[in-house]
Amino acid sequence: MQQRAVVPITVEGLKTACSQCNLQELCLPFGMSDGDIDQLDALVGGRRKVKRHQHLYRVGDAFESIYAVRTGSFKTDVLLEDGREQVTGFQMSGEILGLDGISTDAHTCNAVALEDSDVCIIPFANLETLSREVESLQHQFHKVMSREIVRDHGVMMLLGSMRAEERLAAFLINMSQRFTARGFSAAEFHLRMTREEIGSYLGLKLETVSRAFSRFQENGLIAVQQKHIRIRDIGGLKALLSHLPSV
Amino acid sequence: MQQRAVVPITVEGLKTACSQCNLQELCLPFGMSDGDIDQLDALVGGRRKVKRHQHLYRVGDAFESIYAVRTGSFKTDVLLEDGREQVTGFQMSGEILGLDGISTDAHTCNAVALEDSDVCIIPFANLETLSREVESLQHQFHKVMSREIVRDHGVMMLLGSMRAEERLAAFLINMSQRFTARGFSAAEFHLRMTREEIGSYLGLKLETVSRAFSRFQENGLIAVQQKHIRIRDIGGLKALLSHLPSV
DNA sequence: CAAGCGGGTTGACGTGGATCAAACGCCCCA
DNA sequence: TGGGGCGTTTGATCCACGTCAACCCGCTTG
Repeated sequence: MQQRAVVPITVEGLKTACSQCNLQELCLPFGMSDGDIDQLDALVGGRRKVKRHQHLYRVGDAFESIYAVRTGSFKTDVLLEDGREQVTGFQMSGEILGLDGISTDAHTCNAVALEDSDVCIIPFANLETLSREVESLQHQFHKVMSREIVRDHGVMMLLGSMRAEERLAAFLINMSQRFTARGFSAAEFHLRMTREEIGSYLGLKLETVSRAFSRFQENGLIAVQQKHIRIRDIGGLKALLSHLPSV
Repeated sequence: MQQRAVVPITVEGLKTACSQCNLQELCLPFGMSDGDIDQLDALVGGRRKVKRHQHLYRVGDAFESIYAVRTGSFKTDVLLEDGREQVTGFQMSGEILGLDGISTDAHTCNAVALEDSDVCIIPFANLETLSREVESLQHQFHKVMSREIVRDHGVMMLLGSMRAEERLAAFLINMSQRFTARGFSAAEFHLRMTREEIGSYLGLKLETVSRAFSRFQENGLIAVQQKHIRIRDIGGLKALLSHLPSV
């Protein structure tokens, strides 16, 4: 951890404002002109802090807003009646949560903070109203939803067609890319989720995840120490995907 | 096959028109007022026939339109470079295809007709323009996308957390519900896809699918004859889901 | 009418990942 | 500073599903 310069906190500084936000490039405003982005400032209904392990929303909650992660990270999951959990995604800063609620006006999954986090609240009625006026916002929002669908297809590919080590390699590459996009190291990062949560996401048991990590370490692909990951051979990981066991 | 009455074919009769379409309740216009639906007639850019095994679109094709299935059915899939296929969905009449393309302006999966089919072409630029004017259309479209995301979560649950027989039971129940919604029998229907395609969708090998069908038949849950399915005990199938092997 | 073929079923066997179990290490808190 | 608990690692064993292979059936084609 690094000491950071003390910055005076002012009301201005705390104001919710897409136009001032350094996550623009990762978030809903991505690709919009400065002028259009200024209009978004009116869109955000406020912020909300969510402590580690607290829910942002639960299955069945009335749907009113979507959320943009400002700091921290979340998981979304679905529960089967007998208690089995399926993690459907992990969300980092700039990513949008809550799209599942639009279809039935109620949330269909749970969103839980993996660490102390905070989010921008975007009342959905506002978003629809404004996106009828601001074409670029409309288009961006459609892209965000479509991207989620494409991501889900990738997960289906993972779950339906890959073996354990391929799944974990794909997961690590994906995490690395997302950390990179946020200005963090591509090679060294700290996972916020447990082995069990990774396993649930990847359709594996936690022991299998742990063993795959160990195997990667033995093969010099990564260095693991609990949640801390250092990627030593990204090419090797990618090779695991573009197929074939050891060719 | 049944002889059908000869109906005179006129230009009127062939005209694309949501307001005249009997799929309204299942398709994009669902929930919209008659007045609003009339405006959709301008939206549809035409129709397209797709023969069995032909592609409606392929990975990489430029994205310009989404499609509503009028007759027939489709599968969508994603291919891994080593040839592994993951079927990401099966689409029936009234369902929307092509939403994956919005995110990158190019399609990210393949859509293939399972039988001779035809679709309405909905140019996406038109849809965005019109949905800036017609609030109910905008909202419906958002619901359609969200529903797709929720469906995908269900598939993740299937693939990540269920065993083979649970997956197939969920698949059969889902098909039954969708046939029912279309006015067909809930208990007796004809599958358009092969065992291999079902297996790919469910993350199983075709032999496993075949064996699970046979097991269901032995247990009096269904009667199978190739692609023809008759459900004899829908409660029994549902019981397989709400859990626990034989309790 | 025969031959070929794609799709489906069934059996025998192999294996990747699940399950069960034990021990370890980090971290929180008294 | 020491104890307790959660998360993780690792080993031994099991089993659900994959793999390989034979065969069947209904359709198409010459």
